[in-house]
Amino acid sequence: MPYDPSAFPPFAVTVDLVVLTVRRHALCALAVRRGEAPFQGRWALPGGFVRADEDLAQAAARELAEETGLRVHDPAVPAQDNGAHLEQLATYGDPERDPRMRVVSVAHLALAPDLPAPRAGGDASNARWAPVEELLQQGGYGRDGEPVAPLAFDHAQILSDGVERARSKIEYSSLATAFCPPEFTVGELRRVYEAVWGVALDPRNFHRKVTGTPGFLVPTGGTTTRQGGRPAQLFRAGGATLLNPPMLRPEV
Amino acid sequence: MPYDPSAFPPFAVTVDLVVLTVRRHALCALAVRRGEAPFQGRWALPGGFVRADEDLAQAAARELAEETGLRVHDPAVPAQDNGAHLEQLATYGDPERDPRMRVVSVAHLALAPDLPAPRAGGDASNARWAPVEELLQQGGYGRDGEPVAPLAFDHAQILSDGVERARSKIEYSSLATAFCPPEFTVGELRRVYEAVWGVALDPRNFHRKVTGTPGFLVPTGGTTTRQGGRPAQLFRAGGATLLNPPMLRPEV
DNA sequence: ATCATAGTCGTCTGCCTGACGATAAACACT
DNA sequence: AGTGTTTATCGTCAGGCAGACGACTATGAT
Repeated sequence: MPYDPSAFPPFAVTVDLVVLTVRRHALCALAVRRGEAPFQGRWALPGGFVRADEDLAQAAARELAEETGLRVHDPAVPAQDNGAHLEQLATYGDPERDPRMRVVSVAHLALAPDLPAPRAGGDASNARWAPVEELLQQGGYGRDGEPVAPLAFDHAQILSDGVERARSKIEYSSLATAFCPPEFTVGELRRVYEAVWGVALDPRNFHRKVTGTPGFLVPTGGTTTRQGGRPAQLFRAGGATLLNPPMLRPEV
Repeated sequence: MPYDPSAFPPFAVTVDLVVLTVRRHALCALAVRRGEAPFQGRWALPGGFVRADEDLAQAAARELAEETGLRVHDPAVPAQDNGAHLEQLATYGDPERDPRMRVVSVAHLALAPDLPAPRAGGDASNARWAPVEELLQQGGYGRDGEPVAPLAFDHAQILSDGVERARSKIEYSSLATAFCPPEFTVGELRRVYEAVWGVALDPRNFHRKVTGTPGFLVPTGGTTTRQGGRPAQLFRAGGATLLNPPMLRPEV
């Protein structure tokens, strides 16, 4: 039986990106300003159409590179921290989510260290890192006193889902190291957890926990004082991806 | 600026279902036999096209009802166990995954108690519950001595991802109760964990754990001897959805 | 009556965590 | 040079939880 094109409705398929990083003690996401209708001028998550010959992960990696210049970390080279972490998040397909047409968006979650300045086609004013709480608050006013407009489309929901994924995933995996530069201290890693979870952690217990989990951290031998205070040992991410037992997010 | 249809390639969007249940001490998945090319005669996961006016979750619920008669559990009626658990799993969009055309499939995971006989359009021979290990083994021979053909398309990957999701999710949520009838005993719940994880659990420690977790189980007052031995208390699923601390899957 | 089966309650020990004291090693002052 | 501040790191102690396992209970089967 030949294939019948009238048997199904055509869809547009896009990838949207929740790109998270930690800047100045706050969990931040990459937002781009929309240049066209609908939601013209509003902030949105970066994304774009999946091309005809492209896998979903490829499309997400391409969009990530276009927006940030980040390459995706290659799991085949675990010792070498050569880029960001990227994983599929969820898919959003409400018939009304885009007023123009039927669009199904496969959202991806990317975690990156705080290095690159955003660039949306070279125009810095159209892309920025913003604290997720600022992007997610409905109404009210931002840090600069300007009124805050909600994110375009259903992107507030997508961002919220991505943040929740990141929050829960650093509990039982070593993913928090994806927010760190290739070499980092225990204190820097702790500040990642504190920023993502929005809590304060006991430095002594945290130190005991992460240095005591086999395969989580590998000492490089070096030390640094870039955080001030007593010099701290430098570590790389170890081979372990699953933490057992997990880091427990404090209650309340 | 008007919308330009030539700006993106058209996709077909489908939902595929990983429907899991526990039968005879084994984790089983629903499989349907393909009636047409490609992969004619091979076993596949149930699924179908998303309709033009339908949300992804609606499409999955519709397919689930068509294949099994199961209704989806409505979270608005938590006390009433009125159907199966359904959640989005992941999306698969390799350009080569369907030889006919570009198809993006949004896989969903459904967990159901062991009640309904499968029905694929009323034809029982074209649908069956099969142990997941049997569906996932490559080559070799099944329990009945027949050669085992791999699942159609990338459905082995989808099934494998769904099983892994279920295995990890019953650790930290009360989802295992979705495999049980509305009223069940601690022993029946333990056999669910044992079947899904493929391990043996200590009945005494399991009993202490599940009865000691607030909100997990609610005693109904009744007892049953349907499993033989001393009568066991009957429970319903409590309101708690997240288990803290989680059930720990034994190592090894 | 005896046995087999399942369920339920306890005990003990070791591990992990949270709370927190104490010390160490840098820098910024004065 | 000394003093204070900051951050890192080590130790101690008590409570909670999990794994191992003994003991007892209440059914049906033989």
